[in-house]
Amino acid sequence: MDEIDRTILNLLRADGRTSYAELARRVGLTAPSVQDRVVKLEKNGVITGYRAVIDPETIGLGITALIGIIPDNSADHNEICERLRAIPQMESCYFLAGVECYQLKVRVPKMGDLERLIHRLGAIPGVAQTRTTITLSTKWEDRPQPVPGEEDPHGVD
Amino acid sequence: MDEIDRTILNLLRADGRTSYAELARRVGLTAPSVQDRVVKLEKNGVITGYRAVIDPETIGLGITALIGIIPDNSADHNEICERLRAIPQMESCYFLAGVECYQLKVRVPKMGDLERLIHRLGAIPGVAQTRTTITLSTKWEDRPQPVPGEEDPHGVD
DNA sequence: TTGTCCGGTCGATCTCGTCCACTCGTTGAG
DNA sequence: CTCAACGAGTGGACGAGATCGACCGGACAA
Repeated sequence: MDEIDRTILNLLRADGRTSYAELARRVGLTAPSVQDRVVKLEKNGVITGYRAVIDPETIGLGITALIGIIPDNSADHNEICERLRAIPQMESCYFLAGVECYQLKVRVPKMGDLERLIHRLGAIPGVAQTRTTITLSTKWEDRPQPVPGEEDPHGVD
Repeated sequence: MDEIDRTILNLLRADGRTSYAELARRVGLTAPSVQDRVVKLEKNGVITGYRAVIDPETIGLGITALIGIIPDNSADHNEICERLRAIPQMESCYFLAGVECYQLKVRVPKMGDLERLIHRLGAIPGVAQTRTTITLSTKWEDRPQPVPGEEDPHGVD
């Protein structure tokens, strides 16, 4: 993981379809070397995939909401987690330090879908309460911040 | 935006580097036709980009936090927004219906960075209060849900 | 019918991806 | 010091993919 790897990562985060040839030109290597580095980054779990980014509104997912889950004492977190995962509208799920021990980001086409979703969440065993906040607008989302360099010279690796 | 377009979108969301030739095989068209459709989807703002997905921990961004912003009465939202956008660690920013009118997702290498970030947020004019929640773990994130079909036959377009 | 548009196919050409053999420094053991 | 082993990069070759222009056929309206 050197400066060249970080440059490659930044380029691929900005445009995931950049060709190896183009990456090679940018970092001053040849295509096979760059491919070699990219394959290693994938094998090492640094790059976990490539995705097309789609504007949710254009595909009919106009409503985004954030939902906090407050568990009760009997909560089995493995089960809650699996039940949440089984709902395709759950785009993100964070386990938090706090009273609301999960936060979910969901997208649905219509308010009715959101209402059904909230009822479904309430029916999960171990879920005491949910708290839903509608997003009025998404200012930005998943903006890739530059890969930080080795700021700690004491051998963090 | 027909069934073929939706299939292409689903394939590109699962793997953003899928070649046109491969997409063509999957949807039963030729590569030029598929390319034509993809270009149109990009032009129409459906596909807004392509990104490599990177495991934040492997690049030294081990700490993820959610921060709510509570504004005061004098808040100039355009300015707040721009000040927030200028901070590279702010990966997402939602404008919410509620007391906390923004929610931010931030990633930093160390707790000290988070502390500095929170102080910096508190110094933004119009920000009355911040509320930070540390994520203990990310169960999943930005999972692409299937592109919904035309479930409403009354002309939603 | 005829012209036109839209979406798709086909074929040619150029670029890209990928494999392999080779080179060049570096490292560590004898 | 010498030499072998190793990792990283280069260059060439070949097959696959991207891309462009020309052509085809169905839908539609005049």
